[in-house]
Parts: sequence; C-alpha cells; structure tokens
Amino acid sequence: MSTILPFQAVTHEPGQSRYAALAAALKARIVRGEWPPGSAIPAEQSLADQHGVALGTMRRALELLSEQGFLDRQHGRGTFVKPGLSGAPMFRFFRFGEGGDAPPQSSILARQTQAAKAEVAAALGLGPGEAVLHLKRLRSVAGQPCLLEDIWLPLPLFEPLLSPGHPTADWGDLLYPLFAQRCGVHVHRAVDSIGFGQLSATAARTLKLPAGHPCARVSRQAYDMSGRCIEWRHTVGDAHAFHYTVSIV
Amino acid sequence: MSTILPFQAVTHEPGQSRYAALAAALKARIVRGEWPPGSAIPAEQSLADQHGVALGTMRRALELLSEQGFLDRQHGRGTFVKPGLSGAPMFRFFRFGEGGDAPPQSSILARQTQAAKAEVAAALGLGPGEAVLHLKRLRSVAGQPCLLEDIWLPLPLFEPLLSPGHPTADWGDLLYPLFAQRCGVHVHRAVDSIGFGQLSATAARTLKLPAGHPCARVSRQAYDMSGRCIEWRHTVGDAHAFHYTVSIV
DNA sequence: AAGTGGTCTAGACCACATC
DNA sequence: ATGTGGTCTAGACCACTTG
Repeated sequence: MSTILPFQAVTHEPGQSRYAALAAALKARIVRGEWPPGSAIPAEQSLADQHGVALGTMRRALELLSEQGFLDRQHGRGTFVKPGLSGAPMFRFFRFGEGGDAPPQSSILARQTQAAKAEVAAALGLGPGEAVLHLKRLRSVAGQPCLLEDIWLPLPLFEPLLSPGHPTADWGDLLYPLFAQRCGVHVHRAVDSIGFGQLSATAARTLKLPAGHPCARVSRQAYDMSGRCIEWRHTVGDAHAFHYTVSIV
Repeated sequence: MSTILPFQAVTHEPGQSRYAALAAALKARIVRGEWPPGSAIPAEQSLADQHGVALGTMRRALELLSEQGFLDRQHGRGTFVKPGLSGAPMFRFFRFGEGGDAPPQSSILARQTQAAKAEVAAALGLGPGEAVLHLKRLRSVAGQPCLLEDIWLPLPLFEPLLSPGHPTADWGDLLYPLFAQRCGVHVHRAVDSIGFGQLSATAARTLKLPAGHPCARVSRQAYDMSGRCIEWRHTVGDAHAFHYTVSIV
C-alpha cells in the first residue's frame, strides 16, 4: 500500500519545464490563501515528496517564486509567504526637509462612494460606472503639507473602510497595513508612472503653494498576489522636492 | 601523468561559496579582456574540467554572472560576454513627438579639455583638477531641439575623441558605440538621478524655450565592467516631455 | 539535538542551433 | 551528426536557527 500524494500530478504543458509547473501550482495554493501571508510553508523535502519530484527540482520552483516576490526564504528558519508591501513607498520619489526621521503624517480630507469614471474604471479593470470608494488624502511632514493624493478603490472589496465605526482620523499614517487588517487585501506589487505639470488652483491652495506652481505627478496602479488591480492613485507634489535614482543594466 | 588544470585552485574564503569564488575568477578573466565583449567563452563542461568542479557548480557560477549582466547565455549556441549598452537609453525618460520612428539626431556644440571641477572630479572618481574632456551636445527629433547635454570624460582614456582627424560631425547619433570603437570603453551599467528645475537663459535659448521654463534634469554616472566610472553626464529637457514608469516589488 | 535551507557531486537525458 | 545550454535525479554534506 502506498501513501497518497495529493499534488503529484501537475498539469505540465510540453513547452513548460517541471519546476515552472510546480511553481505555478504552489503559487495557486498561495493565492488561494492556503498559507496566509507571513506564515511558513512546508519544508522543501516535504513538498518534494508531496509532488513526487526530486529535492533539486522543488528547490528550483521555490527559488523561482522567491525571485518573483511570492516567497521569502530564510536559511535555517524556513520558507515564508511574503507579506504585502507595507512601507511608505511614495516617499521614495520625494525629499522633504528632515523627512528621514519623522514618519509622514496622513489625513483623509474626503471619503465617498462614486460611480467609476472611464479612466478610473480602466485602471482598476472594472466596467464603467461600477461603484468605487474615493479618498482624498493630504500627507504632511513636520506639519508642512507636501503631497496631495486621490485614491480610488474597487468597492465591494473595500467596504470595511466605509464603516462609520472606524473614523478616518483613526486610520494611522500608512494605508497598506490598513488594507491588510480591515479588508484582507495585500499589496504585492505596484507600477508608478511619473510626469510633470502645474498645480491646479484647488490643489495649490491645499498645498500652500502658488497656483500654476510646477508639480510632479505620480499615477500608481497597485496589484494583489492574484494580479488583480486593487488601487488607482494619483499623487501631486512640489516638483522641486522630487528626486529619484534609477539603475540601468 | 595528469593534464594541467590551470584554474583549479581558486582562492576560496571560508564564508564564500565555491560558485561565488568561481564567478569572481571568471569575472576577472572577462574584465582583463581575455574574452572580448560579444565573443563566446568556453563551454560549461570545458570550464568545469578546467577548474576541477562538477558541472552543476560551474553552472551556478555562470548563472550568477548572467544575472549580474556580464554574460549572455543562449540555449544551443553558447555563452557570450555581454557587449556594452548601445541603445539610446536617455530617451527612455522623454517622449517627443513621433520619436518612435525617427532616430534622434545628435550634434556636438563644443569639445574641449578642462581641469575637472570638484563635482565632476568626485563623480568620475578623479583628483580635483585632473584633465577631462568636456562635450556639449544637442539632441533633436525631426529637426526640433529637445535635449541639451553636458558630458565629462576622463582624459587619458578618451584622448582618441580629441583627434582632429575625426571631426565631431562624423560621430553619428549615439556615443556609446563610438566609445567602444574609438576608445575601447564598454558601458556596462549606468545610474541616472532625476530632478526638476528651471531652464537657464542660455539653455533655454538653445532649446528654443522661454527662460525659466520648467525642465527635467537627469544626471548620469556610467561605469565600465571593472566598476570604474567612465562618464558623468548632465541632461536637461522640457519637463512636459518627461515621462517614466517604475515597477515596485 | 533536530529541523531548516544552502552547497556540491556525478551522472542521465532533453531541447536548441548549426553544419 | 555534433556541440551547446537546460532539466532532472538521488544522493551527501554543510551552515544556520531554534528548543
């Protein structure tokens, strides 16, 4: 009598390597939530036995998922599902005075549901007119306003953020941990698009800058582990505070 | 009697893996010029025999150098030393009208030797006052001037570019292939630093824009395979033509 | 001491490019 | 047909972390 090997048979296209098929199967188990973000997955040898492959082949699959940002391997400890992005990634583009020490403050200026306009629907992969949550947010450093953000979130998913029981004043200074705690949404990767323009009159008033002042514009699409776009964000800030470094290889 | 294995003994620190030491040894042979850029290096099995390691270990070393951009592996053909960057990488930051089709034109406005000022010397890793070649260069698309560049090159190395026998009018539209052909310098990687400001009066005149017009500033340090900085470049262009996309993982 | 991931070996066989 | 890099195996042993 032989032990049951539940994941041994992996669909394996002719042009696809075994380890790539294994990686896809493991990724599906991660995305499905079988192992929550931050938790450990079984040991290499155990997974190799489960799938009926050699240890080296399973290691190739795990290394692939690690390169793709789904897993975090730690020598002697184990292999863990990567938690979502949590830092203050927008501040990589701006340098405000003494921002290195103090964490940037955040205040929500507006929170309302909307029917998605064409641009927002396209960015989020929704049909036009579907319900979205719109946030207007001001970020400040040492009491000085510096970034103004418009954020759109697809709505059945982010409904917990509409609860009157959780006033926006209590949200804290980072949104992504809030998304994870309240809505179970983990931001896995993001794409930022950078351009320049002038501040509108209303934006200039909020940022305490003259109307028409040059500004940097950053548009962001954020995605969860399944590849679904879960945030569309538009940020403006003083062009003179913008600074970014790129490595070209 | 045994065959001589010239590279078998690799200095191998306790904390260093065998394949990392092999990669460092191979990189040294590449940097030294033993295999010129674009040429094939020996087959995996041959290198493994030379160094007295198993095939899989040599493959790890070669894959590492491939990830680092030193080698280009091609299934069925061989492993090749990567040629330097050759494209028009500055145009990744700007979108000018119909620039997709026509290659950008280049004209050298000035070419002269200088004693390196502090900022230039620091960027190139020279002592202050060492001799550098300074170029001023205008790039145009469809006859419209769009980018103005100041370029500093360390001087014993780039002396061939001073030859009166090669007038700047014959240099063509890309500098990096010129560096490779005339000076044997191959650009392996570059670091670009982006900021925003206003055009100076003279820059505005050259670009046919009003003085004080908002502009994007890109400062570049370019490095060869040995890690030496071989170019410091400062580029300005109309801020409204700037556009860039970043993936965050 | 036990369990984890990291390194290395010595082979077999496959897929691709070229002559 | 030959030579190249790509995949996979089945083991051994090492290095790191934790109880």
